[in-house]
Amino acid sequence: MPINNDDIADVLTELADLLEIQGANTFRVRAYRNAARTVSSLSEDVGGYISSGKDLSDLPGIGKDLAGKIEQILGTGSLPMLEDLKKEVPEDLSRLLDVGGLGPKRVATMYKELGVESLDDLEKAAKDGKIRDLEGFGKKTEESILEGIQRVKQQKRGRIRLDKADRIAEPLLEYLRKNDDIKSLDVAGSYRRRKETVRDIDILATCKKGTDVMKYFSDYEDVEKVVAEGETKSSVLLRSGIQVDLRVMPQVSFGAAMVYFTGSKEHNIALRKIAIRKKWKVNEYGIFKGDDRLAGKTEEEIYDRLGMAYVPPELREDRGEIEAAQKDKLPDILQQDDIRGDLHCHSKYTDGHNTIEEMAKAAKDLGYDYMAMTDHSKRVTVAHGLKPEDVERQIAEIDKLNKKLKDFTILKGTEVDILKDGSLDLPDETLEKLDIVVCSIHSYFDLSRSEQTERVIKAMKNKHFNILGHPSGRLINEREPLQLDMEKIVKAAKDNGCFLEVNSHPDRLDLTDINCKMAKDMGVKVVISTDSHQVNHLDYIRFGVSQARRGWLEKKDVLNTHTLKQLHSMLKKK
DNA sequence: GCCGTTTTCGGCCCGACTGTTTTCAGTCG
Repeated sequence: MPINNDDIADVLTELADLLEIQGANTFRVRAYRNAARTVSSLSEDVGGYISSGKDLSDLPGIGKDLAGKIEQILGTGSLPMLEDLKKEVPEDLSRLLDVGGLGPKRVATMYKELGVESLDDLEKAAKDGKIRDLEGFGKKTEESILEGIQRVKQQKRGRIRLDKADRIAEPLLEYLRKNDDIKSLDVAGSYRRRKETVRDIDILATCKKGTDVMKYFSDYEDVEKVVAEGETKSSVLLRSGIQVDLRVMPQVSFGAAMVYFTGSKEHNIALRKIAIRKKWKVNEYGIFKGDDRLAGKTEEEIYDRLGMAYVPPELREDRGEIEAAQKDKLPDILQQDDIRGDLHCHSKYTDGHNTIEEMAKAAKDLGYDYMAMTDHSKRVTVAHGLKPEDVERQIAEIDKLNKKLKDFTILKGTEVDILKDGSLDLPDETLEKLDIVVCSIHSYFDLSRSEQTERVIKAMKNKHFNILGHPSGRLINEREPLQLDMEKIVKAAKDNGCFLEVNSHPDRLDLTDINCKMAKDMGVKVVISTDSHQVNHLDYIRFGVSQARRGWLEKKDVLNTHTLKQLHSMLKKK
């Protein structure tokens, strides 16, 4: 089985977990974690990276030793060092780190003193009252461990999708805004960076002195448990299981705090290293030279003082944005207003909830110039996929509607299935009557990597193939992505004049940010579509846009930022 | 284990909160 970047990152992370429990040097542990991160955010396969003659140790955080280990993992899927480590430290022990409040030191103590090796062992030890007697532990720790175990069992500590986070954050912000003592209020964290999933929600506020904003926060009706409550920082768990942190900062530090709490952690570390070189210090209160505050009030001031351009939140991942900002070469990333139409929509003809006309009017109301009607093909029987004669019927209706609509065009399209053998689910004579052909996989998700990759590449060779719909097929938190060699897919898209979709549905967000960047780097344009099944799904475009922004895409990199005329000529194949 | 405008050793981001202590270690972000 081929080893991909995520597999390598998983092995490195497991090494870091076990080393940490074993009490290894914390910086050594950090080195493994840094390397895992570098590998998983690499926009090409490690295998391809090596075979193209490049040196792994040129990558940040990877030296001679780790480069060697990564090559070993690539060859065998594991590492003798990891196998040896597992003999010394029970593998399951790393799962205990998922329990809130437990870190490597405590896990190691409980293992050594009580022989705790698993969640079940831990629960038993806590229930038997054995943990409270350990040195450095106590009754409260024991109780919080029991609570933490319940949370892990209910899987309440996982990452939640961005749309759900929106639904949680918005009413909470509205509640906080009602408090007159709060002056400024903003959300930071991965939520602000618009990551596809978030673990918690970070809120930042400034307020009048001597007020009890923290108490007001804890009194929010959805709070299940107050995890911590201090003067400047409070954390609560909401009933939905998500944690919300509130930080109260002085106004003069608001910008520094926004940078700090927006993260990412890696981006912050990189900023601090720049400050250290200048003999300054950066923290959430500002940039300091000794006791003098050099900057802090706004984010712009912070970046400016550090000698770089303002970095939009979506780019703050330490994936090259720091260097680009220092050279003033950041991409001018896409804005939602740049989108001129939606190129993947369904109607009542298949599994949509609205008529073509209703969808078109809703799209026009958003200010769009065009929309493509792309209902399913016959293979998708559960969605009442269209046969060639149904497509003809739909074409006739669209022709009629287009005569009626002013300053708006409905493009005739399909979301045709890519069958197991790489052929398309509608005949060429039907496809050639359409303006746009989106091709997607809805079956045989478990083919091997080479078979799946070949299947897609064969489909792309069909001259009617325009766009690969939801390329990886993943459903966030529900279904793993298809085994695909994305580098080969992107290359095939380039060779065959195809485009790749960023499906904006918040349970897909597919392409990923990293693959968006890969497509851009390899010169393939993407399409940002919603896959709307009803009019109010059209609004999902904002999730796709932020995904594309995270992938460094500019207006010119996106097909549906172009005018209808340009679009037609870009879709046409020789 | 990595890294170098303090460059092959000696650092490695920084601060808040909790629980267990009586000055601080551990965890978290």
